[in-house]
Amino acid sequence: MQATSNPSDSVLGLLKAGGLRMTPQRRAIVAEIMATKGHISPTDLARRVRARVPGVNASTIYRTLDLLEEYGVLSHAHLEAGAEYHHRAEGRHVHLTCSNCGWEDALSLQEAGALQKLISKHRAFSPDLTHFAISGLCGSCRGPSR
Amino acid sequence: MQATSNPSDSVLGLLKAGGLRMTPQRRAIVAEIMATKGHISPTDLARRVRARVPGVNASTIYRTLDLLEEYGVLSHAHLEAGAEYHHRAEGRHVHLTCSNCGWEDALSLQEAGALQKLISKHRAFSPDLTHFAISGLCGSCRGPSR
DNA sequence: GTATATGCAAAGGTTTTGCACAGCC
DNA sequence: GGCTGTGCAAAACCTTTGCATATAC
Repeated sequence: MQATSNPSDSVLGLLKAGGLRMTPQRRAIVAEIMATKGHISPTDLARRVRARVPGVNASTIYRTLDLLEEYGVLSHAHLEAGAEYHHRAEGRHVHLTCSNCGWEDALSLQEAGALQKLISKHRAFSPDLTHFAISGLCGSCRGPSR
Repeated sequence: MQATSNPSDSVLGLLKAGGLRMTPQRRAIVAEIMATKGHISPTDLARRVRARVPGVNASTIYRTLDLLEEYGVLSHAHLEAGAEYHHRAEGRHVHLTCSNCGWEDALSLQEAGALQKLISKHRAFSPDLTHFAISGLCGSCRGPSR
């Protein structure tokens, strides 16, 4: 019944290999992050981590998020509501967000490939379309006539 | 020597036509905005307006920015540093920003046309590429080898 | 005179920082 | 035992809001 390898282990190992220490807070934060799919807002994360380990301070959350970004586990992106973190592996997609109703969707990087090519063709610039969302109007908000 | 028509006039006229009142603060804010090209951050704007009319409160700045956005004079976009306003007419471009060195450039909407088409073809979604910047690596930061 | 705009002060929210102590290794 | 990580408290920002007063019309 023992979990021989849960999703947190590889990340914890990575941190350990970097000479970092394993504290209960860090374990709890990593565990909560690994259990989360999609967007991770620092505030929400803090709330959920405290459900596991009461008393974890917000500054610890922020410091750990920075750390995990340095170690390549997380990335952050900018959405209408502000900054948001996501698993680097999972986050390889382009956020689409409707400015009218808040509807959200995503393009896979594969789907976005043509976009990237178009931009890099135009300028000496390699776009990372995952970093900022793309705002716009979704099908419903654009109007039923079309 | 009298300015028969300075750039502020049309905007002030627009506000007046909307039944709004012309206060010295509003004049100063509009004048400063019309004299600004490119990005307008609320904080910077406040500083510059106070140089013209001392004592203008930050809340007045924010209220006026909202107003000008409602009237279609300004739009806001999201860059790495946070929210930023720009002239709606002038701002019809896609911000490119280098995540490494901060270099900034822009694509005209004409140049971005193909991007928009590509996205709307993929989904029932009309993108507004001006609203969020596009992050990436500029030519220099991408490496001299290519 | 009246409705609107402003200033002021406070609050709200997120994120950062300095410092002393706790605790991992 | 030494150094790192955490909590705490405070501060730094940015932005919003309620209310009384000032003022444009």
